[in-house]
Amino acid sequence: MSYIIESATESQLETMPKRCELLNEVETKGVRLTSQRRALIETIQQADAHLDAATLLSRARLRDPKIDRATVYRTLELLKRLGLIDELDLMHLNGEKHYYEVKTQKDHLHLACFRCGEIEEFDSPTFQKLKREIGAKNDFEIQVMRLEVGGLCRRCAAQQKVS
Amino acid sequence: MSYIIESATESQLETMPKRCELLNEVETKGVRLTSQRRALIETIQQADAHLDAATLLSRARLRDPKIDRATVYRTLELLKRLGLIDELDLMHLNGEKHYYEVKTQKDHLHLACFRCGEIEEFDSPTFQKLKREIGAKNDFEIQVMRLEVGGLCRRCAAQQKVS
DNA sequence: GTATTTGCAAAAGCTTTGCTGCAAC
DNA sequence: GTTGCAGCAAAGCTTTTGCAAATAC
Repeated sequence: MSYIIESATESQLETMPKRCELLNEVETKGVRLTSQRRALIETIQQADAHLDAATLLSRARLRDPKIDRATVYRTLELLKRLGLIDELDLMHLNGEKHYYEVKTQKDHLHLACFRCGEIEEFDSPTFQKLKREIGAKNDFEIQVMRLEVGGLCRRCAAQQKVS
Repeated sequence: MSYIIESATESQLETMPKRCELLNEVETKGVRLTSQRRALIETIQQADAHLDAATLLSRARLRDPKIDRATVYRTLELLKRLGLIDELDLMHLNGEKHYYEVKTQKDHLHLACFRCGEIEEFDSPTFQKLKREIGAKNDFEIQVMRLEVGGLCRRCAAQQKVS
């Protein structure tokens, strides 16, 4: 069975830990925890959608007003290195910036609509199978896997045919 | 069965058309064929590996010395729009530039080694199956699909363990 | 002859870096 | 008290754009 991952359901929210999970994970890795990093990590954790660096900066500034752009990029680099976040291109729908999301146990792929810009997430056993296959048959030690699809979402494909 | 696509084998070379295929395709699309476009297209077609814009420019200049950077980007945009080439990120192994390759009938994915930079290509029925699944179950009209994997190739994974 | 494309140069967009002072442990 | 991090400002790299001159058809 395949399914679309929607935003957090009620039951997921209920089981969510009170404290920011990413923050806990970072602490266990022996990383120095500055107020800036705290603000950035909490912002990433609570984001409703995929954040780019500039958006992350402006949101984090609500928590700690004097965070600098450089700190954002350095912190993102750190979290990537620790394997706590994933970096996405989202088919470069809006320029060359990157987007970030908390890494989950379950890999998923992103469907980006060229027309309306909507991003859908998708996962299926076939995707997981493909991942195992790559590791096994090609003898490749996978660290990151990024599958992005560009095209038209259901709604936009329908509208395209009308107009 | 899955397999790694190696560089052209002898038999493939024998069946290759004498004239640049891309060029033929472009002509059938009713596109104005300038000397610059000709040089760029021939360079892309004959490339042994994935080219970024700067490399493409310098190689194309061997054929037509006064091609400009802007023309390279505009031509790449054109070929992308016509569906004749694919744009890759190759996990941003070397900065944010893009890489280009002639689009083939068969989709394939790219395995990028973070250590040695080698790019392997890979295709399997599972990948094709996943593509069909995305279209069907998610009702998404796929235009481009980009699957990139970062990690360690066989050789580098082995060396990593030793050192 | 007309519509498109090119070259040039400048700008734009995103990310990185050097350095000095500040903060976490 | 050390060691590493933040802020600032500047530069870096890739890609895009406006416009006048050149070129394909």
